Amino acid sequence: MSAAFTTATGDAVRVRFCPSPTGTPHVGLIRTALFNWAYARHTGGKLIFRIEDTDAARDSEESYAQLIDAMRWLKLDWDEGIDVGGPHAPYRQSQRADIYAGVIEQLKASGHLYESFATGEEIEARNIANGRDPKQGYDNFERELTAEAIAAYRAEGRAPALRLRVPDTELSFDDLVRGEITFPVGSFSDFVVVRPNGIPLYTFVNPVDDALMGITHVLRGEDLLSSTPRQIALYHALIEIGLTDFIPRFGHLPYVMGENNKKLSKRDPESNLFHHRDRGFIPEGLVNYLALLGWSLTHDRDVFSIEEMVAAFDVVDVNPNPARFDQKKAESLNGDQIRLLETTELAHRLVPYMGDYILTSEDLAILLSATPLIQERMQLLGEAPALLGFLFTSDDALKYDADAMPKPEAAAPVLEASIEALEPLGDWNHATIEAALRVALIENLELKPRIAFGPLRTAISGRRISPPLFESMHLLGKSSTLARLAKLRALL
RNA sequence: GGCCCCAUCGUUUAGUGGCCUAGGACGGCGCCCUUUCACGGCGUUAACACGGGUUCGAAUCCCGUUGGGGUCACCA
Repeated sequence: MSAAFTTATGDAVRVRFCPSPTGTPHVGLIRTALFNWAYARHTGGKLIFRIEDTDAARDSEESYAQLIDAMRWLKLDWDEGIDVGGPHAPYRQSQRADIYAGVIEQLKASGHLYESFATGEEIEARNIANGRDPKQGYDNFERELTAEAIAAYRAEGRAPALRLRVPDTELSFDDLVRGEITFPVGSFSDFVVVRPNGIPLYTFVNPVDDALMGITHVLRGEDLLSSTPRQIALYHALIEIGLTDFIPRFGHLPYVMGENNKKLSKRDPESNLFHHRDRGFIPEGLVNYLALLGWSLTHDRDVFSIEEMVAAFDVVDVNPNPARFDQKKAESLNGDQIRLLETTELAHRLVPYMGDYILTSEDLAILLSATPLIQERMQLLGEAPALLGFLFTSDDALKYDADAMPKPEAAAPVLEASIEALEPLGDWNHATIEAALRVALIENLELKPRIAFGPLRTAISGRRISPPLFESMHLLGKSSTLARLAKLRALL
């Protein structure tokens, strides 16, 4: 057989994202989606979005909806697949049973598939009996079962699984990210492709659908590397029955690791894409960080747009070593991307994170004018309510953080002098406010700025850290500002 | 255990035989700016796992060692 690996390039490229809908989207999975997407967009090829829901026990509609939500949120669009349709529909494997049944029949007829009655326990027992490592796996012993033996099994009421006869040769392929990889003879054995109940397994439907859908480049997680020879073996069978005429190229993307040098686990909250969204990652920030997990744009810059990534991305440049998910770096990048946003755009994105603070169009107007004050002071959108809450709180309801409370003897004269200085102010803007306060506190009282403005900050915001003071007073308005100064003074 | 993959600062990445006394970013530390916190600026910290080759020359190529990781399912 002339192992015909595809030579497709440019707009002939067809990649796919084919998650199974189990659980919440994992950042490693999304990184895989991103790289596939970027490769399709870079080459001008197509991205196919397929759902591998062949395990009824674990799949859920909720998870299915989350996958779509995740892709749409990150603006990773697809050309064919669920929701959008396409020439190879349906794109949910749970709806493709008839197609698989036909392929299974052809493969049985051509002798590529054979019936296997052995259970896992029996295989292990057999290995032990033969002095082999029990972990050795299946030894292909049912390849030439006689009709009598098969009849005997059936008489016992046993139903067979179907296994693929794999070639007794070594198998190698040229991995797009790792180069030439060879699996020696005997390192993979005949594997089950169809359950006794007739439902095919991932090991079957994944390559079959890839073949049917004309996938040219399989970019997937490193965990699937060792199953690649089996997939190639199945591809050879599919070529022989005329289902396709080429084998795709494979590229195995490195793992995304957690803190402890282990694959980022589903249990780990950091693995959950929506955990990051809930904390206030913006798509631009998360995509930028995810892109850096195994790839880089250039040698001296790592803040970049998705357009820049598309223009430059090639899977052969992907770094083969595993990458750790670094929360700090991710947040820093997110902050950089937040700073790149139009201020009004940022304000609108902030709304969902502001909770009950934004209820009216007046609230929105305040948010719009306050956003420039915090755009440079945040890394996550979720930080906004704490920063801006004082603008949406009444003077009466304002609370003071314990660590923000000034010493009464020092603060009282500051507050009094400030009230006195601000009261006559006609023109209320941050420049006039600042000028008045500097005269009153820095010049007249001869205070250091830090000492002078600290109590005012507490009076205005209730916090030790806040947006710029004079600008905050400006936004708050004169009467509210004076009321808050007076309120804290009275409390001391 | 068999097989497979991986190996540059704490982390991530640049580096594809000479441009490397190894560059960027995050983190850490220090300083500057400053109405707090940030942002920004400047500086600093810190790496080619080890051992053999090949070569005039190796982070870069080869072999081995060590160390990580994955996979050996009628899950995907």
